[in-house]
Amino acid sequence: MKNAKSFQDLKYTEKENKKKIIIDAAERIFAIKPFNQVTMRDIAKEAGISAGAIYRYFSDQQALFVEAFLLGAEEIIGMLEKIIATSKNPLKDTIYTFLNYLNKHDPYFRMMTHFMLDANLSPDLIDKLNEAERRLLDQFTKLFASHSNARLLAHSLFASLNGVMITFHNYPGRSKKEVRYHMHRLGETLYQLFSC
Amino acid sequence: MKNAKSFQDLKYTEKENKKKIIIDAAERIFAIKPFNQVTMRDIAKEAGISAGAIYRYFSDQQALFVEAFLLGAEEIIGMLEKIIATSKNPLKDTIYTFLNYLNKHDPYFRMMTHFMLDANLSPDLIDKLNEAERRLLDQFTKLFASHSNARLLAHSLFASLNGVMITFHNYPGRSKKEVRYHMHRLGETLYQLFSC
Amino acid sequence: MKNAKSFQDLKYTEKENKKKIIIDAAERIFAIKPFNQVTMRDIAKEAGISAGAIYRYFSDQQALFVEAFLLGAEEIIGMLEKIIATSKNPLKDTIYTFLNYLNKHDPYFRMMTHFMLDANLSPDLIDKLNEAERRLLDQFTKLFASHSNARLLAHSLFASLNGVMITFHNYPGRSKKEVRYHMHRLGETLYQLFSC
Amino acid sequence: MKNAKSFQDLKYTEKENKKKIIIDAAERIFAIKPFNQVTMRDIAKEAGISAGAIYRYFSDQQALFVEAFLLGAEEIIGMLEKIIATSKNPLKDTIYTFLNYLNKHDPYFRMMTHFMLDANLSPDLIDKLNEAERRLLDQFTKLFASHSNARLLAHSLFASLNGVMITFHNYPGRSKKEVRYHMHRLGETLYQLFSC
DNA sequence: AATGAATGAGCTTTCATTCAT
DNA sequence: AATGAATGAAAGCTCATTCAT
Repeated sequence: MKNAKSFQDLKYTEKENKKKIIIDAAERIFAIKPFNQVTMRDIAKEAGISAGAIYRYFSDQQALFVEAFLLGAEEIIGMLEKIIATSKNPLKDTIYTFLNYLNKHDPYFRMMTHFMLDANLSPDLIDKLNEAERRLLDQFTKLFASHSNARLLAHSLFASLNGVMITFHNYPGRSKKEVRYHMHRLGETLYQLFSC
Repeated sequence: MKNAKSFQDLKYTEKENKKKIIIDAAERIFAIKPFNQVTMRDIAKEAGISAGAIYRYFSDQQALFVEAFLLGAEEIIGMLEKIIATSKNPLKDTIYTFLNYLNKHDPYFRMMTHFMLDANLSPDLIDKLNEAERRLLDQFTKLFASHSNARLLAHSLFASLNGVMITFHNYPGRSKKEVRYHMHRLGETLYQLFSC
Repeated sequence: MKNAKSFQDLKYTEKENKKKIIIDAAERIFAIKPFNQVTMRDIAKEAGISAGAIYRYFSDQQALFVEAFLLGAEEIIGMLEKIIATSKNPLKDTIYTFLNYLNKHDPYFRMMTHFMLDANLSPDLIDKLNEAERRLLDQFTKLFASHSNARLLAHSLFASLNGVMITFHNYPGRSKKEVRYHMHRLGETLYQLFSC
Repeated sequence: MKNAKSFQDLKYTEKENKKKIIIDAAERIFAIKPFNQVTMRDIAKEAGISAGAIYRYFSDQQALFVEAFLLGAEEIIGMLEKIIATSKNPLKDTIYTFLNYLNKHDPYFRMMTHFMLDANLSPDLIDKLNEAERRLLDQFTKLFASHSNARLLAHSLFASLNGVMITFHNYPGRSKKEVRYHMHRLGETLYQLFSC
């Protein structure tokens, strides 16, 4: 009996694989260059293809950026899902996991703010981003399931953590380690407040 | 008897006035364009002068951006100072004032995040920004004067409010009014948490 | 049996051809404009391409200028090599050949002085120029092989010929032909002096 | 009895004085900046006046440059006149004086080549330069008064010395002192040749 | 006579994107 | 499917020069 995968499916998979390769390359570049200085050529070179080839997989630069971001969003959503399902102190662990993740994956955090602020995106891409945000917020909402205003608390916490990142990410005169430590303490502060 | 204002003073004042005109023009542009797409020509046109003329008043684009931001920062610091000194509920009023201000002055909020993230600034400008941030944080710190961890609480609140702005500023599918209302509720939520 | 030229070779050749086209265009412009007023757009237009395209072949303006000059330098070095190897009166023929070449290729002569004076070049480019100058001087040194101070004589002659070019190139009120004739006579004068 | 100088004369003198001040300022700038990077503002600032004011004394930038050059030319012509009239070895002393002067007054040497090559001058200015060159060449001609081809020898020597300057002015990898020494030796070589 | 504010043209360089091959 | 050459728009910035005061 033939494999269930049709020729169409194969093609689709291959295309997805290629996209993944490009996105991975993009991430590597994001990690070493200020976000808005990353060029298509940078990414193409890192991926080992030509710049023009990227346009076979992504309609334009913004689309690539959005997809790269979504991949990271998926990852963090997955992490939170797991933690919330298993942790003894989901609130605390969520806070730390989230902060740690963004700290370690600077590009995602910067992409996130980029999209929240500057981006001039097509409705299509906006929808995709919103959907991801919604799903991320869903995780936070679970943390306050027993509260009447769960959604508000979730939004507040999510916003607060984003704010911590953006505000103290470049804390002047502090080393990376010190920044991390400071964020940790702010995370703890927020934990105490939100666990009231 | 000599006039109180010397010729020097007059010149200085005129120069400052002109700077203000340019900054005001810049703000108007910031309000309608993604921040990092604003060009010197845009601003010049809006200000009714030539692009080259701007360089008489600001050494370069970044300097103009920073000064524009600082002007707003001064304003908000002044507002908070007054409120904290006179309000019966300084915490609550600070939260609302801050959120309202940023909401009304979208450009400032966007500039703030721009500087926090992308900017490639000269040490000189960075110092100016840091000093403004410090002074702003000082206001927040006053709110928690009676707490042992006043500074941490201040940082947390400041970060949280920034986060609220950045996260829900473009809340998808909501009108400006709805966004405002949502932020209000998040502000209230934070107020309750921080007043524990 | 494989073709002697690989695909790589072909590509390389094409790239070199294109560079040559651009350089040729540049020369045509150099011939009609003061050297430091030549713009990339001028050259691009003359070459029938866009200004941006030039940057595919030359890292920047200075690199293009240097390569243009080196091409001429190679040519003249080659000519002198041949003459010195075969001529019955190498000194005389070198003098005339050199003066004639520079006279006919005004741009090269102007480039040479440009680099000797104004240019703000990268070390890399400076090295290339120096190497070319050294090789050119080597030819002149051969002319005085039997003298104890061959190098000094070579330098003196080379410098003198350059000086003749720069000094009388624009001899006021003289036609091109008259200028040429005057240089010829100066060349002869130098020949007699240097053949003492 | 009244002074012979009329009011007109006084005005003229004052104007000339002012021009001299500006030219002196220009020279000081030429000494520290590549010739074609000197701006009117640079000069104005150094002269302690506004950029606009310069245009009261010089019709445009080129005119200022030319006059600055002419002043130096006068100086060197004067020096040569004196030397030729008094020296026991006028040829030798002329060679060394000329080389030394240009070596010490780098800006003049660079201006000279600038005018010989790039400049886009008005006929008026060209005339002035030509007249100065003629007078300079006259000095060199005196050196060969006893020769039948005095003018040719004069032109050759003048050109050769210019060539020495331009060619070895930036002799790669040599210190200023070494460059000077090398030029000295080339000067000596030329002396021996031209005194045949 | 002098200022200095303003202009406006112009320059190099970068880059997303397109398209013939 | 992929290349890579080419485009063309744009941007920041500089500067000689002008002119109202």
